[in-house]
Amino acid sequence: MRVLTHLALAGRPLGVTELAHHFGVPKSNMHRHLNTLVGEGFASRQAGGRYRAGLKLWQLGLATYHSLGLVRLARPALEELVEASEETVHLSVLDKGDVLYVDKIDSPQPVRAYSRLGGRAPAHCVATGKVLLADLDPARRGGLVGTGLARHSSQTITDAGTFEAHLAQIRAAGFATNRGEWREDVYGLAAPIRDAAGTVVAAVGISGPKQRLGERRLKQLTPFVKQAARRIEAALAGQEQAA
Amino acid sequence: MRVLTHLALAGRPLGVTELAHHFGVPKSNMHRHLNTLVGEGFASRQAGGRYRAGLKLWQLGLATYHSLGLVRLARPALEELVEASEETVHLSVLDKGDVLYVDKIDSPQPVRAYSRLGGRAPAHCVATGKVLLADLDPARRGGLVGTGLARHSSQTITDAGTFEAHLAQIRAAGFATNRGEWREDVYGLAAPIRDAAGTVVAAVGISGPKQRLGERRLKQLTPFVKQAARRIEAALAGQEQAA
DNA sequence: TACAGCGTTCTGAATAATGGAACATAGTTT
DNA sequence: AAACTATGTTCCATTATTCAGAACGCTGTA
Repeated sequence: MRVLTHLALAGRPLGVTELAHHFGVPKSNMHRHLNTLVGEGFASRQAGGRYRAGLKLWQLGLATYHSLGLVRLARPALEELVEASEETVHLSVLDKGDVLYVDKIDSPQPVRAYSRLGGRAPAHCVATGKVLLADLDPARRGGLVGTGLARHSSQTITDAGTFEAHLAQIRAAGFATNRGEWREDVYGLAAPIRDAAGTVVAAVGISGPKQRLGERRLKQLTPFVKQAARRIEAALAGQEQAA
Repeated sequence: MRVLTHLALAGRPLGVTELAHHFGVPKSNMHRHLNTLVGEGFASRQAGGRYRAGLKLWQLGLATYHSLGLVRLARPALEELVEASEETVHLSVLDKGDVLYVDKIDSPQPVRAYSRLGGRAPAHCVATGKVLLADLDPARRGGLVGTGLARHSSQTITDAGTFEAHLAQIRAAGFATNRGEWREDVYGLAAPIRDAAGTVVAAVGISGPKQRLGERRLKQLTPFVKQAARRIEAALAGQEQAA
């Protein structure tokens, strides 16, 4: 599965030796692994003995994505939010210590924060991530941020104690901000999305250049972000009644 | 990997016992497999011991999809074709005896063929599939259609000899039609897309209700489908020069 | 309270993965 | 043109892993 992951993220066909070196295993071993992946349809062998991830991965990924329902239900609220804020809007979920951008709408403005659908960012450095981490029980949170809060910019919070206090404040406020903790000049603002049981399952937020998202603007936009979260929660609740 | 596939296509969380029954293995065994999948991030354990495919699958699938490039390059030609034909347009690749719909644009008309992005259809029953099979060397083709040309409608070609002759005719004509061989009342028309080496790597086609896609209409639309294929080939060739 | 169903853990026996070396096939250098 | 280096591929005994059955703990139900 590690090989498959590496193949998919490489984005280009890789050779047996190249992969064997990367994983520190004998070529023969890697060769068999690749044959297994090909046999199961998860990879394909190109002419010249190079291997690439198969489109079965895309098919299964798409099925998983659609089965979530979250994206479909959240869309209208995201569209509303991008119109109100004129900044890039993200819908994120937590995945192993990272946030995963499961949907986004780009800001209509020419200068905007860069991100990619299906992209990742360290959860402790972004607004949506902090909102998601804040709801986790401390035990699980410790396992995820694990060996340390890696620094990614001069603003990243790297002290565990400071970070815990920060999360407590986020829990109390019901939203989180990000002031250049991931990319130096990108600010953000996010609110949690809770299911019927009250567990945070996703987060919705906006990001943009710090020049545009000053203190006043962040304060102005907070109710809009919160409202978007509430609207998505309502859509999720409606879905559950239907099912 | 079979478990992962099943989980992804199920679209809902599944229990250990349920999965164990489906694969005919002991529960303990299945439980370990699921733990492995969760450990690698490919699945997640929901409250109550149910398991579902993880969004890592979606992330990797999206990366694979984008790395292909084909979709991005083909889009303009697909849009042109849907405008000219007013029928649903498909871009398909071959994947283990099935066609995989890697892109599509729905017909503007209210009555239209149903299909899903990321969906599959048996290659021997659809126009794009037959175009893709026609270019394979007979050995590999035998392995794929394998134990027989399964019947899916009254029009499905199930005789191996007849099918080979049919493919030969498709090779000569440079396009294929489908007259209700998959869904009884859906007709189709497709042309092959070749890379610089002349190998068929994908197929572009249209499908619609048989009432609308009569003999005359099929004949009218053939040059448009072929032209779309040529345009995609040109885009692919341009891409290769750039790389 | 007994029961049935579930997810989970444990253990010897059976199985499949491991990695080293040899082989084959290009493309490159001498 | 021949030796060489790089690749992908195959083989095989050792080793570590998976397997399957049974037992355990838990939860909701009759």
